[in-house]
Amino acid sequence: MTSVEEPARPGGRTRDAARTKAEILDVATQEFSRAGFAGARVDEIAARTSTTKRMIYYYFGGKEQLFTAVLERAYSVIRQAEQELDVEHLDPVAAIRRLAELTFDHHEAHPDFIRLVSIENIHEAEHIAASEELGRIGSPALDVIGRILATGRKSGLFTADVDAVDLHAMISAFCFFRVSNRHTFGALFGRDLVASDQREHYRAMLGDMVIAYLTADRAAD
Amino acid sequence: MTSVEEPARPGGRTRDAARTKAEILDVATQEFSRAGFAGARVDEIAARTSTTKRMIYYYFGGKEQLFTAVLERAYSVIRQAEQELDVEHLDPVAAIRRLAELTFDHHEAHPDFIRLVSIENIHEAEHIAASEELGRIGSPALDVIGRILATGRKSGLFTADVDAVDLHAMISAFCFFRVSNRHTFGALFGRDLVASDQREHYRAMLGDMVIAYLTADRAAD
DNA sequence: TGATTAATGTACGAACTGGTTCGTTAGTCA
DNA sequence: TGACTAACGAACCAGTTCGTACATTAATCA
Repeated sequence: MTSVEEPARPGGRTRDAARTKAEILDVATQEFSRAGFAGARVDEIAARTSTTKRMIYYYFGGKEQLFTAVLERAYSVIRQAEQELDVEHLDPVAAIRRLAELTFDHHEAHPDFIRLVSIENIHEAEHIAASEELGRIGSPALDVIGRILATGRKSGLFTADVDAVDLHAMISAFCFFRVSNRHTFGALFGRDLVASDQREHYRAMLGDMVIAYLTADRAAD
Repeated sequence: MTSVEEPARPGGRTRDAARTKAEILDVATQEFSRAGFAGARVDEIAARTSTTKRMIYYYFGGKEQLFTAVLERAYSVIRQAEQELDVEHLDPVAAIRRLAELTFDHHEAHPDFIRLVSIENIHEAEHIAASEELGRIGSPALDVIGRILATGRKSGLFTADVDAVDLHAMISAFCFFRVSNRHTFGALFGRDLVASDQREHYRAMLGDMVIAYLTADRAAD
């Protein structure tokens, strides 16, 4: 994840603000996600960086703002993935399934992100509230979901009365829980939800669940 | 939540080990769930108790063991609720829905429990692993789910190929996420998943989702 | 090329925090 | 009723942790 190259200059590193900031963010992401906000150690972050603690305060101001910056970058990654999604040429059922799988894949590939979000929820999202950037950008996925939903409903395929936000919550819940609660669930019920040989099983389960919900015959209700 | 009465004796409280322990657990539950494990302050717990920090170490040994005791008690509450569940006289569809609603109601009513479990996952379930008690007791809900599932499948009502653990995961994911991610979800998407006027909406959505999944026509797959 | 400033490193300290030491007292039971 | 012990309280301590004051050097540009 170290996103920078060092030209190995004799007599020490060259000065590069962007590189230093990125390196601090990389290490801070690991440390915060490892130990939570209060459990994370600023000294530990500095030690695992090729720079010093002084730079953390120079660039970010403090532990709190550093955590906010870490969150901002983590969210930008998934927003990016959502933006690159191209499913609106598919039929509604395939499109929703594909979109759900994107969330599934992203959450599985980024357990650090999941942990950061869990931590942020313990702190009642106070850093998100304090972040201009995170308040501004919405979720590209929501727009996509909204359009697919409209198409599916118009054709009579989708019967469920949900909006994009609720459907996004349903998909996220499944994908998030699988990663976030992996450890307690495993310890209590003896099943590893993130075991690689079960990956396709749960990925299919998610799609089946969402599609079944959207297309269910509600005549009997 | 303070589960004890004080007889208001002149000249100070009477001695009562059970009451003191329970009071410490009550306050510790709040403090841990408020701030996480590392963020929780032993001094703060002691201060909000009618006893002293000395007693925490006297009865529990340390911060780590105190957290384990808090977790044990929190889990015992939901296990109790599951044990009292009586749904096997219902038809499979109604039984599953009722069981899902039990989880829904419990999680909503116990946000502290949700936070504790989130915290425990940050710490990779190390306290559960260290707890004899939590390892021993399974989940009464799993047995119930297993029997309902068998009945439903035999009658041809349920078509989905899931076992009790996976279905439990699906239900838990929805109920847990709604409470655990309430703050980030609200901050980012502007919707309060735990708003009281939306309660019935999400409660129905959960049941619809699970039943649709279990009874979906899979001929087209 | 000399001045200016962004970027960086070292050392330190004040406040906090988990845990302990030492001493006291209420209840109990022979 | 007197000895014994479980229950309790106050003060303290050693290690830690966030943050900063002070000093320095590499890049830039007039």
